[in-house]
Amino acid sequence: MNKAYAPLILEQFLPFRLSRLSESISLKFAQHYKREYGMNRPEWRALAALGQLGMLTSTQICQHSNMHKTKVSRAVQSLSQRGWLLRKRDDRDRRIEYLQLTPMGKRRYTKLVALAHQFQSEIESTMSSSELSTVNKALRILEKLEINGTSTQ
Amino acid sequence: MNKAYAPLILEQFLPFRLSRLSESISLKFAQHYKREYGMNRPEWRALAALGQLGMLTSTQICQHSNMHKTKVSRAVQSLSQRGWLLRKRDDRDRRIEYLQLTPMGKRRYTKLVALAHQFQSEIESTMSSSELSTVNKALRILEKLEINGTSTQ
DNA sequence: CCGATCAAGTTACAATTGTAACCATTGATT
DNA sequence: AATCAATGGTTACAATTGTAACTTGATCGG
Repeated sequence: MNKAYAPLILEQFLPFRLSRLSESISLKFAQHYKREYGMNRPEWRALAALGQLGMLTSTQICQHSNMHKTKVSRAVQSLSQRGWLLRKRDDRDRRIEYLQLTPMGKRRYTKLVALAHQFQSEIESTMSSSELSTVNKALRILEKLEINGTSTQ
Repeated sequence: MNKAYAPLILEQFLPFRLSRLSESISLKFAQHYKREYGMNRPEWRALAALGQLGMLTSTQICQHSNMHKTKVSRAVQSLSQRGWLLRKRDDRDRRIEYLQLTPMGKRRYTKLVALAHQFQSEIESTMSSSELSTVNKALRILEKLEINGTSTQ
């Protein structure tokens, strides 16, 4: 087979490798909360951010999870309709809305956290501890890239 | 702030880290071929797979790049309409279609490959060689996970 | 105080995507 | 041969998403 051009080896191309990995892993995890709670990815992410960090604005959720603001807006709307979060206007700056989980939201969150921990340990149990530390080191390196955070999505 | 539940630390949760990384890097790279060639992600991926591997069926592209078959179907259709690939039926099994880049398709591919190499070396230039090797080692570890390939998307 | 400008968040609309149903073809079974 | 299940690939339709425009409110310079 004659190829008169230098090919790109996809298996060595970072965006390709990352998105292939991310898609299969995220999809796998999504099956859990999709089936059991009827949630989608933006909803789960917003819930997770609020559960971990307590009280946030939509913009802060955007920045933290690197999601487009319309995604966040819709996720927040949906979580609020389910009664899982409360919105509270800032009195000083009435454009800003603080978001916080309700007790019901916290209960859902707790259940999903259990799922997440289980999922993570299933994955980690297939790695040796040195492999695990390599993976963590690599992720930290990649997360330092200036690319991250530059995008408004 | 009283949180009466054990939180999940998103910054340590693999699906979260991977998708945040993947989305920002892929988006960054996508800007190039989107602006210059009006291509979307599935189109670029199909082109890249064909450019590298020569002649493939749609199903093979699905497996290789972990994309849903409808995505691939549409990407192939679009590439074919631009005259960048040719479809050829298998005579033995007339369900199967072999796909192959045309000379014009190969020219586009070559240009995009140059972009890709440049993109990759920009990223790699910000890492030391030991960091780079850590990243590659980690990606190989993650790619061995049995999760990959289990999904039909 | 008034207009200009900018930020937070929403929404309308178009494009992209996933699910499920569908053809067309093949292979296996009877 | 006739039927049935399985496979490669497409398509209709609904859900999800991104872009751009918008609303509301704050700020800043005159």
